[in-house]
Amino acid sequence: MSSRYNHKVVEKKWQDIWAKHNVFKTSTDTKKEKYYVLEMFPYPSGRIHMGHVRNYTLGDVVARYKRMKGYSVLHPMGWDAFGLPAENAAMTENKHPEEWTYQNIKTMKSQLLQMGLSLDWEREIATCHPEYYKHEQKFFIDMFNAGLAYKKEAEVNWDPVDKTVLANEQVIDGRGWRSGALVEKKKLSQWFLKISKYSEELLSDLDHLTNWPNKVKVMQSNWIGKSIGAEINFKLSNQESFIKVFTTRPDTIFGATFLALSTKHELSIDISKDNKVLQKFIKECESLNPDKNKKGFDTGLFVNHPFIKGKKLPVYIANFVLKEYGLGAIFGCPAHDQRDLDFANEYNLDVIPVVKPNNIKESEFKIKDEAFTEDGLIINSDFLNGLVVEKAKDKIIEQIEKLKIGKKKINYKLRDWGISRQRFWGCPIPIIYREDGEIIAVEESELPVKLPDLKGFNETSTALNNIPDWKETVCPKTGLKAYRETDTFDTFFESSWYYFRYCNARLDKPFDKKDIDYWLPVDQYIGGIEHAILHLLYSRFFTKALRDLGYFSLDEPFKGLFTQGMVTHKTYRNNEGEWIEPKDISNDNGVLKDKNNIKVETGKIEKMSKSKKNVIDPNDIISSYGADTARWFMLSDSPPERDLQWTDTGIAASFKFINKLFEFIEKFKGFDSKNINNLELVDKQKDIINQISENIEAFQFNKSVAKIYEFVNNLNDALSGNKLSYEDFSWSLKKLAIILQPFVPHISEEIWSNIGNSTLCINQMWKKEGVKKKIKLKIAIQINGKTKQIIEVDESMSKEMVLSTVKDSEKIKKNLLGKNIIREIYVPGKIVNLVI
RNA sequence: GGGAGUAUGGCGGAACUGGUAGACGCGCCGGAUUCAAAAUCCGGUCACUUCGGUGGUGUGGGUUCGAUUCCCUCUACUCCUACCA
Repeated sequence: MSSRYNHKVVEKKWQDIWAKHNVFKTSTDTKKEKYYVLEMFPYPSGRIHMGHVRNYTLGDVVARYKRMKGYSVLHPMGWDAFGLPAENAAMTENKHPEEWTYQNIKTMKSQLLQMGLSLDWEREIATCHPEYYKHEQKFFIDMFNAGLAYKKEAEVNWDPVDKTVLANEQVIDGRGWRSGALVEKKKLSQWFLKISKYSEELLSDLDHLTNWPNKVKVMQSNWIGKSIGAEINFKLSNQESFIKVFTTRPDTIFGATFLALSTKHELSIDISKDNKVLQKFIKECESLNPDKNKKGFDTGLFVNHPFIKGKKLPVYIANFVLKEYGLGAIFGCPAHDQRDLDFANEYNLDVIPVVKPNNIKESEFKIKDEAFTEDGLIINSDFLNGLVVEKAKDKIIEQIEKLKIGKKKINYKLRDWGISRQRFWGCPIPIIYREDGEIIAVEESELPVKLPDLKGFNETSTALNNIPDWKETVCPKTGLKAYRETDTFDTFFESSWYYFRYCNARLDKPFDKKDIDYWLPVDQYIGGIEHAILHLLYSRFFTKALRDLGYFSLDEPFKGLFTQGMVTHKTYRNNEGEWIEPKDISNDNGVLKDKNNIKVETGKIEKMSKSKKNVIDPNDIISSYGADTARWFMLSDSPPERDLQWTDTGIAASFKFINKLFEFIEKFKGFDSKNINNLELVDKQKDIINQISENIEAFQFNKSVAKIYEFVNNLNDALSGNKLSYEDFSWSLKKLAIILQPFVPHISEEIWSNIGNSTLCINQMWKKEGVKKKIKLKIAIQINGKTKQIIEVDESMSKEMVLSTVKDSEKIKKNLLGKNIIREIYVPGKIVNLVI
């Protein structure tokens, strides 16, 4: 495509000018109201992708707009720089992960610079830098001393391909989230953070996050998984010991017909020690899907029913009971729990209904294959009979507590955060193990515990445990031999506090409380929905933990959250089932073919991914069309929260628009007119400007884009219709430059300077336009709710005058011929509805 | 199984607290320009129509003077989660 507008020259020119004048350096004027815009920082994988372009464009619109609205804006950028890919690359490229990482940062930074983002690069951080991670080592020590970080033997998810421990959340359908390998179970001593201590606060504070998408709050709430129930002790018959169970349905206790333990329950393990059959059963359970087959092992033990004298319940070990939830033991009430019912039917256990639906007689109520889990009235339950479920719960818990056989209990699914990773390229955990067995934190003065400087990098380098020189040390206090903790932090550790560091990124402390008080919380955080649970929950926890450690008094880090949609693209597959890149496809008389002339079918529209070969490289787009075109396309059409479909025609349209904007500059040069000012146009344009403002504040950038098109179309119409004075044209271009600035900043500056300004457009104020009240109102005339005609009336006209005008209309007269008007409705400025 | 959400032209999507459905962009059709094409510009573009109108926002119903918008039913799709007792 050819054009006189040279985006390469123009965009570079403005980027240089912004840089030269330090335009995006964060204002330190604390008298101004602050606004903190943050996009989720990228992992330096090598090159930016379209997801980044979308994310950072959205953030940049907000940052530039708020700045023009007079806020002092913090808009920083950095790098989530630790992680596994660096190790993998280091092995194949025989480089140190550090070298690979910094090289990628350099490349990606230059790409971000080309996008013309209003970022304060003086606050750039990389989490792999010792000056960054030394602070989080200190946090960890504080947490360790406060009992928030602890070590425990835990069964972990072992990824045999990546040779690392994975968090529960990193296992998807039993496979590693990166490698896709089947995950094995392995026991290791691990570091944990006590996030569970904050379960209740993390849950209840969600209510205060009014600027978060409801979807995310629901996901976090489900993840925390609060449930209210009871702990009940069942005494083993003929023994003094008890089995403790957790239940959310204590009201169904009279319907209990068995107890079931997890295969990993202490008692199960105890019994299995000298029981070969049970050992075999437990082994079998590992490969049995409890969803399809509910299997149990009869222990031969019985417990006494706590409320029915003489009644004994058999104790089973069952494959469907989880060790990790509650107490790893349940009582089975088959009539009111589908899983229990399936199990009871398999082993011919009693089914005793204790809740009946309101509308069915007790004598007619039967349970067959379907458990009754809804509310109803309690039956067959002694002192609970006749109560509704909720009331019965309260009463039975009261009794349980009175008899001292249990208590009310609130249970959470949320488990402590395992932060140990057996990797090299991560932040070392600052702990030493002394030869006398003591586990002690590294002295603060010894921080940071830096990663070893390796010459080469190979298979054995992938864990610090394999580097004896680094591992062996001495205790500085006692001189005793010691060895270092060789685990590194989960990389979510770094991303849990980076938004604090931006407040003063070169400070010797992690941050200054004064700065946190001013800048935090983040006003607008923008990123992908994939971080809905982990990153956002960990960050919320970290904030609360640091607060309790005395660092500041902040409760929540992110006031506003926006989750953007994915960037998608059509996929193509040839007849041999191979994915084909769009650029390798040719159109042969309507038949799509690949490079080897094999027929290609169009597939589904999917998220851009290397494996589906439907990726468009932002670099190519920016170099052939420019950053403004790319940004404009990202903002057009699709609402930001929805998926954005990449199309060639879409990017071409954006390019066309940017060129059209440039045409205005050309037309303005030497523009001569004797026209009087076009007040109607100016009023219309002012109205549009205010609407654009509203749309930006509501995060509806696609609507802003549509309004800008209208502004431009109005201007164009007036221009070609010769209805524009010099003053109008100059005013319009000035306003145009301002409204374009957040979206397409380069062409905006170009327009701004070409109409004779020596200032920068980014430094202008975005003012609210005073719009004159319209005197003429357009009113739709309806008959029985169907619009028949649109008329203009004077605003000052009374209802009676409007109605008589309406009835004078020839068209309406015709419609009313021979009919009686039953009712007349007038909504000022909107409609007249005549009911006949 | 549980939870959340979506459904409007050929396509992406507009329509403020119920009040002119289809803004804006793409595509398509016609025209101008051109030796021709691309690019550009102008006009048209929900469907049916006897050109008076009539129908139309996934389905069926309801509330209302009036429903894309509120309520109920069903259907389809998307996402999250999953034996959580």
